[in-house]
Amino acid sequence: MESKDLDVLRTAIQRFVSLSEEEWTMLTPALQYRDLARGGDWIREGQKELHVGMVLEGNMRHYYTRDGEEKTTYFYFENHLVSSYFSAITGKPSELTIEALTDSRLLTFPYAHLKSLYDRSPKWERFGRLLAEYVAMGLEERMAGLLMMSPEERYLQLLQGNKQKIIGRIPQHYIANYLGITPVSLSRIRKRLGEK
Amino acid sequence: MESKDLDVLRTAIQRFVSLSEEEWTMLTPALQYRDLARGGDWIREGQKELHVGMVLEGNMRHYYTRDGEEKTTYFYFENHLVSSYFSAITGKPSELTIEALTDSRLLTFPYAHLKSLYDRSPKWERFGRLLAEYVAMGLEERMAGLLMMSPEERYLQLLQGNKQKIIGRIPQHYIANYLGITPVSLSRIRKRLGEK
DNA sequence: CTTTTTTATTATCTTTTGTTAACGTTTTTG
DNA sequence: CAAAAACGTTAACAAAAGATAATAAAAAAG
Repeated sequence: MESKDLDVLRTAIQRFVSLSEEEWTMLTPALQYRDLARGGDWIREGQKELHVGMVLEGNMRHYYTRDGEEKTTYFYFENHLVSSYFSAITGKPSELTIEALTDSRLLTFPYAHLKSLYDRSPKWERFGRLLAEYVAMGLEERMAGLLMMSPEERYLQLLQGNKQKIIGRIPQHYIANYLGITPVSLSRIRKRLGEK
Repeated sequence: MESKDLDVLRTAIQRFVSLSEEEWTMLTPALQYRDLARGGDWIREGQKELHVGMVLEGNMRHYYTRDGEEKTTYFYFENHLVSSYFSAITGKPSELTIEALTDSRLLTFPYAHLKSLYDRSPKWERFGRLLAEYVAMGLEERMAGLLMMSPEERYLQLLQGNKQKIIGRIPQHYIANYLGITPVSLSRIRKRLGEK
């Protein structure tokens, strides 16, 4: 296991709490690499034994399946944590599938291991709280946007904000899903905005 | 302070963690009642010193203000916790206003006090994690619904699910906001569904 | 009880989105 | 490199939603 990869994960975690060597060592034995080819699934709908991962290379999408249609609702890029978080929390089978959009490499650990750290270490429990709060804030912002802005406004926000990498690197029909509209409609919005 | 009211709050908290007398006593000195007349604001946009509350009687809505328009995105009923949660977490001024829809009575405590409990007690820290996870799951479900369902489907879901009290007790134009549409459009949906 | 205020419906018109299908282009894959 | 798959745009039409205004009913306030 390369120390550079470990550093990336540790840095990501330390955005929430600083870890002593001892605390960090509570996690490392559980780590493992996972390579995925483009199009490969990391987590499948219905799956129960869930992991948390950090994307080292590549990018991924997560989607729900409804009436046979895939609805992409989130993207993951390098240096971000990825997981079917809510299934892991509740212990229920995953309702979503997480797929690699490009060849990807992940550093992963079982969610059950993280949960055991919550019991064994106050610092890790605090990490769990701060992570959940972070996730919740992101969702609140997203939801408020869906309720208060038009699809066109949401697209414009995507063009500006801290989410430009989505525009550059993700196929447009997935972005349409993410915005809550159809690919055809997004194409029309783009035309309307004159960005041929 | 009536012990019945204290029990209600304690029960709500103990849906997440069980508390010893000692742990419970860490919170009680910070509690205070707050009475609100119909139409009164509990938390105002821009406010910084934030509290968490439990609704003892009445119901409330929270809304964002955008282009001079109020956009209601959530409702609170008896026995539920209410707060401008994300402002409390980040320490930033509240972006939303929380208003009493009927005469209401709350049992409240400063968020800063809860935060101090996170430092002083692992049990309270765990409560904080589980609360954040609970909030996040609710938001994920809501967001997925907004992305994957039509307004009509969302309204039908409201009629069935565990959210009927919203239908019965909240004015329709606020519900329209909650669904992400205009009041006029909701009225049309109802007509279409034949429920005059 | 009367007057406001709030709330819900309806109508009209405009704008936007969904649906389906066709087409050309780009990218992948064997 | 050739065939297949994936992707983005456009068109045509139907369905739904937004905006605005008028009206009526219900609820709250004095």
